[in-house]
Amino acid sequence: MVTRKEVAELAKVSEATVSYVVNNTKNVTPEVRERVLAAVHKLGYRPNMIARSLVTKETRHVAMLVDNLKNPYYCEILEGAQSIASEAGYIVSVLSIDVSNKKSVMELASRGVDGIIFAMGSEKVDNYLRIGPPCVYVGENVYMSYQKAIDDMIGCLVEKGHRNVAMLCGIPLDQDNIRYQNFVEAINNHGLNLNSRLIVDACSGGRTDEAEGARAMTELLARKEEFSAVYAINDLMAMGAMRVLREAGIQIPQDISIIGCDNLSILRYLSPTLSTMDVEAFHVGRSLMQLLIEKIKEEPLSSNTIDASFICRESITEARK
Amino acid sequence: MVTRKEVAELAKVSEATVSYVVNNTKNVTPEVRERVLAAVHKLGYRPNMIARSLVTKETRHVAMLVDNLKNPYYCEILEGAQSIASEAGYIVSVLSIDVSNKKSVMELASRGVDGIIFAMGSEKVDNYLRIGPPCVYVGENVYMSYQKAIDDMIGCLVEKGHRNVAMLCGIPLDQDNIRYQNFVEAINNHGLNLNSRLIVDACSGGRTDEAEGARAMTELLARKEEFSAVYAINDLMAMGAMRVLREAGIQIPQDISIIGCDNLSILRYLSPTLSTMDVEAFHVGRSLMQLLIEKIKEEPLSSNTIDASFICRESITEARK
DNA sequence: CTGAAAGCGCTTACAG
DNA sequence: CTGAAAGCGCTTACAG
Repeated sequence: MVTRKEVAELAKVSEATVSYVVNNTKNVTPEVRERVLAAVHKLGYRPNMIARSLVTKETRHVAMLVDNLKNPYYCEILEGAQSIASEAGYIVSVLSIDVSNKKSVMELASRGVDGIIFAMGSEKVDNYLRIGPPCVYVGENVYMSYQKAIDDMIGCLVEKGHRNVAMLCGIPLDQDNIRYQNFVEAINNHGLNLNSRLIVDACSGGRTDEAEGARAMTELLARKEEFSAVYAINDLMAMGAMRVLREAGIQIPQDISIIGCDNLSILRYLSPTLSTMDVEAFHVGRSLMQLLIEKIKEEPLSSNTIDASFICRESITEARK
Repeated sequence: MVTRKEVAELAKVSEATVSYVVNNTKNVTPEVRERVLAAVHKLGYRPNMIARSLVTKETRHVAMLVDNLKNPYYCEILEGAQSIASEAGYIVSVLSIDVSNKKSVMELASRGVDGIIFAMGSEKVDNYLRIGPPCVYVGENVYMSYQKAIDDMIGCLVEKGHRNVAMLCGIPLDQDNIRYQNFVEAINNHGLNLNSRLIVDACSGGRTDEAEGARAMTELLARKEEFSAVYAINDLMAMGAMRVLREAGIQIPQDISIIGCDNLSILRYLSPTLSTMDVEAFHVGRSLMQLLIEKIKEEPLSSNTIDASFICRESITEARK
């Protein structure tokens, strides 16, 4: 790598002056400026960000923590975050992290990341906060509201004659499980009865992937309760659940209607196409990154609520009489 | 952040000694060692990696470049790479990059990444190499062989009575399109005739996503050639193609059998389940990262060939008479 | 407008 | 075994 020193020598100026023109941080006579720029160009000089970081204390490197890299939902969040990040000269690293592994978060701090995006549910975040760099997550300044989407979904089901709607929770009920609360409200709103035996709580690990969807659905079936529709807390779980249903010889949607959440692009290729809720992940990613930059620069914080919207597809049909 | 200086003061040793014990890089009397360790612990000291990097010239930060973050294939590669990386104390950042954007690669160099994994096809890599840090990609030391898988696939199709097999290439034919070559060989091996009108070349952009699959399939249908099976260069393209077929009222697999490549975990949730080739993406990711570390450390390079294997699922059936 | 100098937090010969 | 010192490549008051 060519250093500032070489540029200074070639341009016959001091090293400081090179910094001044490269960073545009001080007035410099046009001629000197030209000389430096020419040297920079000729040598292909690029400032060493490591050295710069050591003094400025900023790396323009942020980390995004997810609990399951394979969930395409996070890819969209990431793309949203990167779209803002790259404009602002930031780079974002995704790390798949087992929740409760404080150590790796500490390591990020020692690497000097300027900030952290917690992309997993806000329920899992608390422990980490306050250590090290600024953090953002959905649930503080950037909010996600599922209320209308869930209400619309229940409304749609009721209209089609469904009375018993199950839920696969994904997130433990003892935590701040807003989607569960919205679900209960919606059930009440539409005059249904809540049957707690149709609510399948999360497993202890707190995963929300296909395997957990399968597990939860298996448990639900074992309970031998009557139900004609299931709402899973995300699409991956819904897909796992669909598979279990299919293997049990239960037809979707004729026997059971099913709804997921996240609107993964993949859903349109399933058969039946899966009903879901659009959560505008890309938008969420953008908002989180935006907020993080504001926190880093200690600017006034913006606030943003994103509304999920219900999407009805083939996986929902009239309930059997 | 607590610095080495504070540790030194607390432990009543020189700053150098702190480094010696933290890095375990020199003999130190047990007592001194204890004192230092105690201070480190008490203060929660972690070496500033930025400062360290400035002198050691290594950041233990590598970048992985992909052409479509949304392809779950890359997520698996990433997970494989990270599994090796984290053992070795490396962190890997994924960047979605528009090929031919040399600038961003240069920026990575100025950020001091120790190496780069090019996860997109090796066809797209050439331009970048030789600039900056060590690079790895499939096609050098880590090889992917599709030969057997493609031959098995054609064998399977022939056995089921297929005579006219189309291919959606994804990668331009003028580039080093090994899968196309393997396809041609397999066609010949099994006594079929190659009909070049059944080969749909990539679009100029060189994308390989659902949209490109849809585009290619639309083009194929427009050619009005007879065919009973289609091989798409990856699963995403196959899914896009499936959709076009379905919308055209063509049944899968009764009218057309279809095969993808990558074995995305999602495929088992499609209906019909999609035949594909397992490319062991996780394994590929591990091998690439392994190789990259060897290059970085200037160790002897390992070499590794990964064989894809054909997976026959519901999307293949007997050809119509 | 320009530059000499201190300092960011480390590593690592070198000397004692 | 221990530490003083140079140096990694930058930024940025400060002085001229």
